[in-house]
Amino acid sequence: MRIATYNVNGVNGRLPVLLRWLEETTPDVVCLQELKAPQEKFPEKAIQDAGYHAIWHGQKSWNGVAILARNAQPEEVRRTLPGDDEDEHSRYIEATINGIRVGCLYLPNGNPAPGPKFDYKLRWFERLIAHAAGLMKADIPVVLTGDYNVMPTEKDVYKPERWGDDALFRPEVRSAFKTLVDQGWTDGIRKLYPEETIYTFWDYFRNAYDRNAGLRIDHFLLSPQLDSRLVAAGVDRNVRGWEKSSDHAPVWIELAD
DNA sequence: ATGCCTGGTAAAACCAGA
Repeated sequence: MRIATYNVNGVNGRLPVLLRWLEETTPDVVCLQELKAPQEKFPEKAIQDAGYHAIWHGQKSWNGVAILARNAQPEEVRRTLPGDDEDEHSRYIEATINGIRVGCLYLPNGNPAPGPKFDYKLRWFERLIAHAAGLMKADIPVVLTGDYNVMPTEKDVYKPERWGDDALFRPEVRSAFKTLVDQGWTDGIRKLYPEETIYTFWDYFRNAYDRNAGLRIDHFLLSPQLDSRLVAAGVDRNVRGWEKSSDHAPVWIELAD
């Protein structure tokens, strides 16, 4: 079972790229972030024609998350992150597919930091940590994946000395990520590739992709039940080089049946 | 320190992204 995450940066603007990638790689489950489309503008027909059933939580202009499953119907568990009824952002959706609980998340960017946006990011992170603790306690196979907007270590940044004050790399945010992982989650990519330089995002600015000036901010966290089932992982980094591509590349893991 | 680029929305001296 191959599970992928992809911040598409506009599901309609990137539809040709998304469909080409689905056709070429046929992941079993896909978590999408940054749909940038209201609920009624999700390209359900095109996704269905590609062989996928989908649930999604849209929002006008920004955010928006979806879970796709090939030849299967994702059973929705929730479409908000608990802990703040006032939060209007569409940043979380969770479903069960083939007995695996899949949480698809789009953690706030948080820049500029410090400031209200950074405060919102830290609050959202606390809510995620609380929700993840419940999932861990439930003792079920869980994958928490998506755009975390955090580089966990200096290895995950092309030039760490320049990112120290950024909302994606500040100590508070790295510390929150560590608190989350320390509940017992496994960083799927790092488990299989502990030393490699691996990026999942390259800025549109300054030819970042050609210079490989990237960041690793899209992650897979696996509950202990899935540790022994993790057999492969990777980044489809070539997709970032396609015409009209997102600034993120798809990331995936493979679980043994 | 800022803009560099890009999409969405609306018509901008726009916003947000990371």
